[in-house]
Amino acid sequence: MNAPAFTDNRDCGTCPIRHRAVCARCEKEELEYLETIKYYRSYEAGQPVVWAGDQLDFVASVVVGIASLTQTMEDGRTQMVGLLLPSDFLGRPGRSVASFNVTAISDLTLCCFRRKPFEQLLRSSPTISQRLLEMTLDELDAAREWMLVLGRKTAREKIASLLAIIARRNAQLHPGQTPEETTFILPLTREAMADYLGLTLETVSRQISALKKEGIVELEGNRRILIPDFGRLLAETGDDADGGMPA
Amino acid sequence: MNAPAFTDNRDCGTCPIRHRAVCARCEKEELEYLETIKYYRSYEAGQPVVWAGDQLDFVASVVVGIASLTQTMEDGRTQMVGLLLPSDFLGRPGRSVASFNVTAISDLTLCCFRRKPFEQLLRSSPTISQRLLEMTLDELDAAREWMLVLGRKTAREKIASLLAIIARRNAQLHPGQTPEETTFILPLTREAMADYLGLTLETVSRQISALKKEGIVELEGNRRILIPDFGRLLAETGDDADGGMPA
DNA sequence: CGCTACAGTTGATCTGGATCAAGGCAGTCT
DNA sequence: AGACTGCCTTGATCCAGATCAACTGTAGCG
Repeated sequence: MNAPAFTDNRDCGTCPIRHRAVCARCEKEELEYLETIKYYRSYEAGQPVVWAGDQLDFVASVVVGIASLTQTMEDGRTQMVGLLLPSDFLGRPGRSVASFNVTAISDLTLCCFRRKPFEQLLRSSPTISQRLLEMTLDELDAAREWMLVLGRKTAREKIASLLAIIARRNAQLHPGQTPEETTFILPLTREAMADYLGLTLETVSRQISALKKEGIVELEGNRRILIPDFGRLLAETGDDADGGMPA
Repeated sequence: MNAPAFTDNRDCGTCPIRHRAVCARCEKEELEYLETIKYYRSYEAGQPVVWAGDQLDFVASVVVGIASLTQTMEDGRTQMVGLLLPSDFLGRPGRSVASFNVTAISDLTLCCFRRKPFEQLLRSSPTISQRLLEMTLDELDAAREWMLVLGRKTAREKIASLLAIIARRNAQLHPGQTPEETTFILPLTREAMADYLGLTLETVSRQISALKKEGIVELEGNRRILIPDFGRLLAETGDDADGGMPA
C-alpha cells in the first residue's frame, strides 16, 4: 500500500496518459500538474485493489504486474471481465464507485491520480481526454471480441484463444522472439483462466492436457508454456487466419 | 438510403452528441459546424448498415429504430455484441474500418457525421470528446456486464436478463408505465435473441414458454410481452436485487 | 384458392462440459 | 522429517442445452 520507487519524471514509462501529455503538444503545464496529483501504490499478489460498489477515489495506470476485473454473483459464480496488463487504465472518470472487483493477480504497482483533479484535467485538456477515449474504445472492442469467445466458442477454442492472446501480448513486450516459436509464463491459475473463459477449472486443465498431448503446446511445469508453431495454435481458436483478438 | 425528414435544428432530439454541444457551454460555432457535416440515412428492417472490415466513413447516432452489432465465425456461429437503440452511438473515431457487422433490426434512421470533420471537431472540442468518452465508458461497462451473462448464467437466467433489460430500456422511453407492470414489443426474433445470449433459438423458445407457463411473463402473439410483476422476473435473472444491467 | 416462405413451438435424442471425487506434486511451516 | 496447503490432474458420472426433426400459425402472392 505504499512504495513509490519512482522518483524521476521519465520513469513511469508505461503510463500512457503521461506519455501523451508529454509528447502530443509538449504541454508542460499539464505535465507538471499531473506530477502533483500522481502517486504510486503497490499490492501483493492476491490482494484486492477494490471491491465492486466501494468508493474509488483515484484512477490509475498499471505500471508493473497484472490485475483482474471480475464480477461475482451471490452464489459465487464469477466471471473475469478484463485483464489489466502494464499500461492498461483502471477506474472511471466521472464515477466515484467501482463497478467491478479489481484484484492483483501478480505483485502490482499502480500509478494513481486522484480522481477529482484528474477529472478537472480532462475537462481542460483535449489531449488527455482524447487519449483516454482512444484507450476506452480499444477496450470496448476487446470486450466485444471476448463476447464471441464466451458466447460461441467451444472449451478448446476458448483455451486456444486465451493462449494466443497472452502469447501475442507477451510478444509485444519482448519483441526478441520469432513469431513462430514463443515461450512465456502463464500469469493465471487454472481457476483464473476458467473464470476468464466461463469454464470450470477441471475443463481448463483437461483442454490444456489435450493440447499438450497433440503437441500444439509444450509445458515445463504448470505455468511455463512453449508454443512450437503459433499458426497451429491459431488454427484451434476458430478465428479466421488474420483476426486480431485483444485482451 | 435517403430520407432526411429532419430539417429543424432541434428535432434530432435523441442525438446525444448534438445535445451536449448545445447545452454544455453554448458553443454556437461548434453547433453550426456540426450541422454542416451531418446528414441522415435510413435503412429498412433486415438491411445491413456495414460489414465488419468494410470502409465506414461516418460516425452516427441512432435516431429511430434498432440496430445490432454482430460477429460471425467462418462456420456461421454468430454472436451479437451490442444492441443499438435510439441515442446510441455507432462507429469509431480514429478508425476507418468497421470492426463488427451492423444490421438494421427494425426500420432505422441514423444521424451521421462524416468521419474526418468529426474527428477534427473532437480534437478541438473537449466538450464533445468528453461526452463521447462518457458514452463509451457506459458501453464498456455494459459489455462487461454482458460478459457475466454469457459466461456464467443459465439459459433461463439469460432470457430473464434480456427481458429485464428490454423492459427497463422501454420504461425509460415511455415513463408512463408503473414499474411493476410493463408491456412491450420484443424487437428481436428468437434467433436474434439466441445470438445475443449465446444460445440456440430452440432453447430461447423453450425458456420463454417455461416463463410463460409459470406466469412470470404473458404473451400476446409471439412478440408482445407483458410482465405482470417485474420483481418476479428480476428474481430469475440471478442478479442481486438492485443490480443494474444495461444493454 | 393453394403455394411458398418465414417465424415459432415442441418432441426425442445426443453430447460437451459440469459436477463429484480421488490423488499428485511442489513449497513451506513446525 | 512429517504435515499441511495451494495448485493441478485425472477419472466417473450427470445433465443443461445442442442438435435433429416434425409440425403449427400466419402472411404474402400469383
